[in-house]
Amino acid sequence: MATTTGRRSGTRQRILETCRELFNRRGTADITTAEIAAAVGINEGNLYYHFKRKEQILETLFAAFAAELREVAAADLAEGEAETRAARYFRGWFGLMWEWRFFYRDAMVVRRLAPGLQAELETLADEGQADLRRALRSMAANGLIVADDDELERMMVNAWIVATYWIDYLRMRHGVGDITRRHLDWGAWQLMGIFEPYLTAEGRRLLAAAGGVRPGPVPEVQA
Amino acid sequence: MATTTGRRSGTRQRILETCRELFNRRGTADITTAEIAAAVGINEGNLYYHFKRKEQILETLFAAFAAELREVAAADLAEGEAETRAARYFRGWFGLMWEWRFFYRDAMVVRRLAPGLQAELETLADEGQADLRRALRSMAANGLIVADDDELERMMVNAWIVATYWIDYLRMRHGVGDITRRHLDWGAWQLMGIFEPYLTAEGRRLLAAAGGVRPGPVPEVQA
DNA sequence: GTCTATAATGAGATAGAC
DNA sequence: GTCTATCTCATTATAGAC
Repeated sequence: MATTTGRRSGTRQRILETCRELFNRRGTADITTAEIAAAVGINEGNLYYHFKRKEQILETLFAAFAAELREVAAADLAEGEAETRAARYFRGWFGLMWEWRFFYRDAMVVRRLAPGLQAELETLADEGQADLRRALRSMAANGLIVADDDELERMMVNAWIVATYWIDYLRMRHGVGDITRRHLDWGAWQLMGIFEPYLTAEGRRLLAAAGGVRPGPVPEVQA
Repeated sequence: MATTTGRRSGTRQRILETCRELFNRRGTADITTAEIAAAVGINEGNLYYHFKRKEQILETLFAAFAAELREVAAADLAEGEAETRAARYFRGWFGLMWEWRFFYRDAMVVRRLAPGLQAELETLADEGQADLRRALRSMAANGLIVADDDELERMMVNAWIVATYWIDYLRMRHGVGDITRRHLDWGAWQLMGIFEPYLTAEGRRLLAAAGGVRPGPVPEVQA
């Protein structure tokens, strides 16, 4: 309520939001404090009032990212019919990955700029893989998919890789700057390619009914 | 033969080799000219005698990388039995990707440090995807795999992503610093997971006979 | 070809007035 | 909270002697 809460600086939030956009658009290594200040419309000195070190900006951004990611995972577990979960889950996941893509793409740079984040980054990835593993095992237990444990694990790893690097792939190979719903659907379709051959008739039916993965092969989607 | 050929500076080669190692190990953005000179065991001034700009080092390294990559692709097409090609191809590919992993991992940084490389990077990726597409189509034509064009294309994209980011995946998720043959076999096994469900009995037999992909599920391979 | 300077830049960060 | 002014420092790059 009062200014003392420290939460409502306004400027502080604008700095964070501006940084997220700048990092995403131009790369984490490329953005200087001068540029941040200019983009926010404040002075560099003021920037350092809000964040004593540049590193702190990254750390604060990461905390927000992690919270959002866990929210998506939790929401998936909490609500909805089993058959629509996968589609919603992938969409939510991809959406976040796009909003915070600099964390994926500039991992090496982030590591250098904020070494303290390393441990948390690993924890988050662990959780993501565990979520995926759980989802696949649950599908197998419910007769939607037929595969032994080794195959499930291999699928999980392949799916995690494709999902994690999908955004970077779009940018690198197709020059995609502005992602659309279509790009995310395309990613979901790619992911499905990994699971589909193992689906039972029942699994196939349920996924089709969910309507989550119907874009079919996506043609040359440029930009 | 004489010193005039410009090819045999010795120091020049040592600079390039040292840079490749430093970039791989510590990240392209992290390495300064001072550090390069120190690692090579020469003075910074001398470094600038051999490469007028730091950017030139990257460009020279990239030319070597591209040449090696094309050599692997060409060798695959030229020689050997069809059934052993896939395994050899993936090994050669992964091996190179490891030796030049900084080009994959620090793509964003490389782009900034040597903008002139962008076009060539894209060409190389185009060629890689085309190679993979051709290989899959040939397998389909020879009755080793059963899939329609859309499925083949989806497989190609998934395989390209897994292959391209495999090295980075090992480092990120498993802290792998020194890659072993086992890590590369593991990657080949992951790739096979994408194709395997589509193989015919004949295709399965040939791949097994090639002995290329037999590590089975790889357990916790650490470091 | 290799060295010892040294310049030139540009980044992160601070002090202190308003 | 915000600004102006300034500092410190690392990094790329050059000049010129050996």
